[in-house]
Amino acid sequence: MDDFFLVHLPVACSSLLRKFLLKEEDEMNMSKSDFSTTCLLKKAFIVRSIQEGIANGSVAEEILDSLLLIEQVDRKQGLPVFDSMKSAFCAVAVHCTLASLTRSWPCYYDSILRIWRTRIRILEDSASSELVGPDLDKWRKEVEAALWDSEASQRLLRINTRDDALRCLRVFVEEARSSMKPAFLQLTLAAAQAICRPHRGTDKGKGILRVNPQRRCKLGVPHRHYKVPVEIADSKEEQQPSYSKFASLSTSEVNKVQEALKTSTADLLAVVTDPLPKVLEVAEKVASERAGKTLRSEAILEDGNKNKDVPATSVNPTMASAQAERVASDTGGENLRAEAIVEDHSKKGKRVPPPSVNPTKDKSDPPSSVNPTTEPALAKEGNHERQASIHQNEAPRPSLMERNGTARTYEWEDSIDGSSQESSGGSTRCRLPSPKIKPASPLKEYENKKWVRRRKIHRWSLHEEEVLAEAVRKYGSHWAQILRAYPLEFVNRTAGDLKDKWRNMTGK
DNA sequence: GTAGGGGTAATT
DNA sequence: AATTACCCCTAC
Repeated sequence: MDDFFLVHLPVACSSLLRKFLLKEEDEMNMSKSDFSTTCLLKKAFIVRSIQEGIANGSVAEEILDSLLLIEQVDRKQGLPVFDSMKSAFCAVAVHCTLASLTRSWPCYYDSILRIWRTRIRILEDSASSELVGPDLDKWRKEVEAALWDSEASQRLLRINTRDDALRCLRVFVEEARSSMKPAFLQLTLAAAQAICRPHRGTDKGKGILRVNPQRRCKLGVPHRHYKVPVEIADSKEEQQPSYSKFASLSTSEVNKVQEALKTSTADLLAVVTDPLPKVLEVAEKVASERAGKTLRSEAILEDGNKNKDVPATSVNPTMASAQAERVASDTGGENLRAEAIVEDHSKKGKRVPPPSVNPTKDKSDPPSSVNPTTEPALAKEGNHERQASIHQNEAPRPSLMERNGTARTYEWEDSIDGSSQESSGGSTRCRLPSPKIKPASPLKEYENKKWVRRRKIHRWSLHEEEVLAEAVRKYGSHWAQILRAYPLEFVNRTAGDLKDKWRNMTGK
């Protein structure tokens, strides 16, 4: 693919641009998923602009801003700063400064003032950028010296800083594009599928393999790795985007997109290994084992009836498969993890304390193990599950006034990658004919939501405590701000955690 | 968003 | 049993 972004950017943006533009000013409030997509697109735009800018061999000072912007976007997602970006930043700063040296001394002085004594100095003082480092410091001495030392200025003039800058920028652009490529392919694929897929009325996407690159953060699979899980579409989400509006696209447009999609898919397949077959096999095995146990023991069946948070998996291999598929989708190829997760579901089920269910209701309601009613509840709960990724601890409750039964919960594995979490809304993934759907009673829904998962306790390390103390010194008790400033240190911590910890540390 | 009171469960 | 971490809730 000669120009990857040129082909894919418009396609990928078509369904997301509106959201992107609308939420730009409010990105701290947008959902994690929208946020990661927005970041990806922003970065793509900026990288693309740099690429175009240097295409004719010019190195504009604005590139410094572009690089800072990219770093800012990356930082928000906890992504590391590429060395190539640091080199490019330094090279551009040097070139832009020395380019003015050829014009006039005042011009050169002005450049130093503007680039080094203002822009870079602010970055250094605020320690807000990793783009400033020893290299820049070394060059600062050089360019400052050249202000008053003609010999030094002559020496600098002999250096071909333009070529250096262009080379560094090209390396960075290439690296940035490579790092974004997998995620971008997913995004393009999702957008292209949305465009290509005909509107299907009541068939709410069942069985359609859909990619949602916006899930990355929510799932806790760090966006930084750009390993985007393939996700099974759920009916709820399927209702949201009105794909019918694309139905009027002309055949040529559709063909064009399909061509792009074909190429994208080929690239994608080279990057992603489909974990589904393996996981399905494991899920099938687990489900059949459990089904066997269930048939042998009526007591277990009753237990399954009580554990409405873990419905049906004991005797319904279809649902176990569906869950496994969701897990497989979320893990983005980590088969082994997926196996563990499938098994973990059975553990969770056993740990759930039985809710106080009205016995009379038990009689009237079929056992949950065979009652599909509970599955939507599970899906709903899945939507609300606290993800193991950073700052994902807000689970809506039925009422603000209602206390959540936090502690009496079953624990969830909070691996940082969050892959143990089910994706939201996998409820429509059952492939076997679904049993008759019976609407859940409000009472049942209430009970399901009552049991909110609690994160696994993760003890604070000394390093974390030190960083927290330092952060409080620097920012005060602005926990959200601290969290944003130290995304790498406070992995899997919430602002509330920071507050509580600080409260503990200070003995308040 | 934050402070602070307080509850629960896990860990030491 | 004490401590720690997580969580809920309310007020501001």
